[in-house]
Amino acid sequence: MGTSYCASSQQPQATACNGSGMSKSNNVYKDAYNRCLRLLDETRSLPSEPELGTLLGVSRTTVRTILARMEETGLIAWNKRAKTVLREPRPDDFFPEEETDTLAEIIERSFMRRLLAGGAEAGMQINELELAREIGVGTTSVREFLIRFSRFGLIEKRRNSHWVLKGFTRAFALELTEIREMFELRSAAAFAALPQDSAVWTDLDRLEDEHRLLASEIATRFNEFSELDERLHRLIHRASHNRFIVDFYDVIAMIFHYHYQWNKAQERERNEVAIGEHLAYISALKSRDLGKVDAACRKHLKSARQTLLTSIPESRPPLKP
Amino acid sequence: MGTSYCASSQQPQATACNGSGMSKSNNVYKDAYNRCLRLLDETRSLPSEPELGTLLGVSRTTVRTILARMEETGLIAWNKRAKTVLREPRPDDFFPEEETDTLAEIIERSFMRRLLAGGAEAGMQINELELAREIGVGTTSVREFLIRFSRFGLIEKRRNSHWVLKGFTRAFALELTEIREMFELRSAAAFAALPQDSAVWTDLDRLEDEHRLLASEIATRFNEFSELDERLHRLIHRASHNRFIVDFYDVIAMIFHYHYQWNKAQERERNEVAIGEHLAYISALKSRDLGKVDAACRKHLKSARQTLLTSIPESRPPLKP
DNA sequence: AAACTGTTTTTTCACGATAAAAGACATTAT
DNA sequence: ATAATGTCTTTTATCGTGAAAAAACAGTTT
Repeated sequence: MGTSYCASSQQPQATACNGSGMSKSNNVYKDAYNRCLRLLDETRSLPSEPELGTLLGVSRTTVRTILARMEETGLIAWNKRAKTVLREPRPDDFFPEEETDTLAEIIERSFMRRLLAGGAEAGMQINELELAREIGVGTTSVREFLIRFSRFGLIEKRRNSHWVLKGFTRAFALELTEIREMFELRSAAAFAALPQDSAVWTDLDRLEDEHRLLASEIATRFNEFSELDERLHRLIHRASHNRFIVDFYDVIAMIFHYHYQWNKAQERERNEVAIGEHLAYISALKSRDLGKVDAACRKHLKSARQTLLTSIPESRPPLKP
Repeated sequence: MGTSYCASSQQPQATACNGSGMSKSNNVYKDAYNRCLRLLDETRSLPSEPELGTLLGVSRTTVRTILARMEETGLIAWNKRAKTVLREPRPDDFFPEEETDTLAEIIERSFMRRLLAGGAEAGMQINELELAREIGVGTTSVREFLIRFSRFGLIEKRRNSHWVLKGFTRAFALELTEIREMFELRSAAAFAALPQDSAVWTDLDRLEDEHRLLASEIATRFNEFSELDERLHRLIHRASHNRFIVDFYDVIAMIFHYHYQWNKAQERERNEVAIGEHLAYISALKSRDLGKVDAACRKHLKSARQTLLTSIPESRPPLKP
């Protein structure tokens, strides 16, 4: 049987949450508070509570907690409707970044770090309890994370027993890209067939501009490409009007996200090439010529697959028991 | 805002688990015990504990619990290695069927019953707490179920808030079948290209025989088709050697499973037609002629889609807030 | 009357605790 | 020496609980 996944853990992992039996972190509040601070720079007085709620994407309850604290720290004067800004926020008004993360994000990062840090052979067991202890969170959160994560195809559950790591292998990358290519070719064709007055064309124009801008400043901003990449591909996938295709992009995005972090070799060159391919792809879409779209899409996908594959070390065969 | 999904619940739902604060049901033991009883008919003495474990798919701990009870009820004499059968199991030796179900199964059934029982409009909210109370289980189990269930594309989560029902609509069926057709055409082509000595060909022969047998007894056994259907399609999908394609069949299987239960109209006729299509599909695969395979596959998938679509009532447009 | 604020109730999220089940270790029988 | 049994430990599955956050309700202000 495979060795345990976490057994060989390095440093005694700083626990993510303060050790004591705390029930739920208030990261929603802290994150919204920080974002609200940035709003303070721009105005002399804040809008109504419901309006702030929609602006920040939180409930009014959280808005009021934010306002209460801002009043306490002398940032604003708050009396019913009047929320007057008293002073500019200072750096130490902000909550530390790491306190604004979701538990799910913390667990995912922790998990992926181990996965990519090597030594994570296919076939290894994943131990919920051990993972939970090492990250410093409850088992329930880890379980829920693993269930959500399982759709990425990297882990698998044994009934009433442990999870098994399937490994970030060459086979995985090939299976992933096979589906990606199937879906994206279809989406791109659907995109090109969209009526001229569809809103996507202006979105595409905007993305094209951003690509050109990035291309011109590639020397300094090359690491901003991955975000642009995701936006373009998501726009195209959405044209399929198929939830399974759209949702599958989550798998791709996740893999590429960590892949970008992992493999920095020739990042600048790779991204430069990809921007060029994107621009060709975009102009093919704008031409609405299905043949051109197909060709440009294929070309880009092929090089994307190549990039992914070269970053995966040739996998050793799984251990025999 | 949509109305709550469970608000309009009918009968005060008999609680699935005994009311009191019990932690975990021993359904694994009960189910394995029942299956072990059936084994008793065939032999005069039981094999070793580890062997029984693999046979029943449970740990030795559970095996020993089973043996202890069998000794207690006078079914066997148990002394170390000697496990002699003393009498045949009687009907009342078995645990009741409903006590052998997984919590996940109980929740899924309960949830799907409501979903299909009508009155479940798209846009409705799903309330974890209410669902948990009505089924008579903890919130954690419901949460985990919903997370797992979300990959079927029928529900969606609002961050830090409720789930939203997307509804079993025509659009859903079309999106599902679009992917299914893409995946199955590809898998079928891969299947036909498999080498002659692959084990799948004997599996296919066996399935063909079972289809013929079922066809000849269709008048009485028509409801056994759905199981055969799933086995054939899963065999074909597996030829893709792509985990995402193989896993996607879970979505299809789930939908068709409940669809079969829901829509009994012309069941016999539908299944008779489908068996015919399957036999044609199988012989096309055996011919290994890609053109024929493609045609037979398309034909069957088209009628499968038709069947699914006709069972879905024309959806009203979602309520505006 | 519409939109806002103040207050109360519900629901979600996350934890620790506990029984069921799995797994590991020690011992004994073939 | 191998493979079983007997015993002990660890892990998983599930619940109840309580704080964070959302949502509902009630009362004000414009």
